[in-house]
Amino acid sequence: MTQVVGKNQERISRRQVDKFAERRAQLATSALRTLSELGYARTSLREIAQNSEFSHGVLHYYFRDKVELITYCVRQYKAECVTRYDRIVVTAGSAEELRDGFGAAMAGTLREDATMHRLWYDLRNQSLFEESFRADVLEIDQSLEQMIWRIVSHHAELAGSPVAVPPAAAYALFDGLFQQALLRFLNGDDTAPANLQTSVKQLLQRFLTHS
Amino acid sequence: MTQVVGKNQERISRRQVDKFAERRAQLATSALRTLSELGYARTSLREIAQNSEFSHGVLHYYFRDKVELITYCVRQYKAECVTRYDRIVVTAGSAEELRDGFGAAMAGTLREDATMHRLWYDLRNQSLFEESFRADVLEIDQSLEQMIWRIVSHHAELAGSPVAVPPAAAYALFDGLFQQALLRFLNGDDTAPANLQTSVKQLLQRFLTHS
DNA sequence: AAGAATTCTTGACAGTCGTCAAGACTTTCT
DNA sequence: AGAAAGTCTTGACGACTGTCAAGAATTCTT
Repeated sequence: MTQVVGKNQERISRRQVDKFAERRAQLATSALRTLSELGYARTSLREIAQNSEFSHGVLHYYFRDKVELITYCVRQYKAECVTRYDRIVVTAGSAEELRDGFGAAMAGTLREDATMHRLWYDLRNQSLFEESFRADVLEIDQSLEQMIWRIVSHHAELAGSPVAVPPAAAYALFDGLFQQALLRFLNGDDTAPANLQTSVKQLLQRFLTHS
Repeated sequence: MTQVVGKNQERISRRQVDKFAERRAQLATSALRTLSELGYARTSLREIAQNSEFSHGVLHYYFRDKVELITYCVRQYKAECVTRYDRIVVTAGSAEELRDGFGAAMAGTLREDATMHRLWYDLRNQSLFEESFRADVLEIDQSLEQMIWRIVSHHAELAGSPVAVPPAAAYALFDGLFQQALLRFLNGDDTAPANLQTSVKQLLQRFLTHS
């Protein structure tokens, strides 16, 4: 990519950059699909390429490293995450409505995106062993905590009652419920989403300070 | 190992079996140490052997597979687990005493056994991708749930109040708190154990039905 | 102390991994 | 159309993996 100056060159270069970014995103999507099926430990670059429409060499044209590829994947996953949970922050008129909406959304994403969620937990755990993804993982974790907190505090507002739990604990508790439900669901327990739904609603209610 | 019958032979054979089992346990301990430092994805048999006082070939003398080795490790880890949490079920005279003891024990094992805990979460996640360890992992998970439930119900008994949460949810919630604290602790947050301690105490108290 | 059984080491094997370079193919520009 | 830049494929490399077999070293038995 020559960096010659000039109006035409710039327009062209930008278009090429867009194409470049598009292909990166496309390859990352293939990589995420592979990772979510095999897990981090058993995913190789050749396998990723085979799950795409390209050969294995192209990965090193668009990504310097395996680390850079997976880091890019993690960041792309985060974008998905945010949209998913922003979909959850429904426009709820009452506290009960919000509880229902949130519980249903949790159960829904458990059912539909189970393999992606197990990948998220896999990568989060990898970050405990290797430095590489740690920063990005922590960033995602914090944004998840914030999304949970938005729901919890909004719920308390609707209920006209202060929250009795700090943001970090609230996130940890919901995450615990979700992770256990995921474990059960991926083990063939089809009642897991429904159970999660009721657990989530109860927990949300319990976060309110009882007068 | 010849299986000749006779009193002497039997005594000898048993002794040999014991030695065999002892060495298996010894190798599994080395393996667990390596796994807890590198994680499942980056642990090789040669690395395990190098962290022991034997050469890499010996692993196939005592274990058929890599899978059999790691399965054995998981089971040995479970034994450690049980003793650890049984140590936690302190003889507490009051509900408050139990809360303090449990909170301190959680904070303590977070500080001391952090790498082992991250290994546990790693292996539990692996079981979501490959069938091999799934049965053993689920067994451990259930026994952890039971240990948590023993504490929760004992605490309610001491407080003279029924429990407001089913066993599975209680375990999931404590596990969520612990996992987040582990994440923070391994990222250098030295306040994580203390924070976990107070969170745990508050959660335990909140499990009681408010009259 | 000699022979047998067990235990451990060494070296090799087939396969896979991440990485890279040479070149073919495609698109774009002048 | 010809040149240039960009894109992709192919094949190779060294390193590493799990596994295994042959034999040395050790321990045990008689």
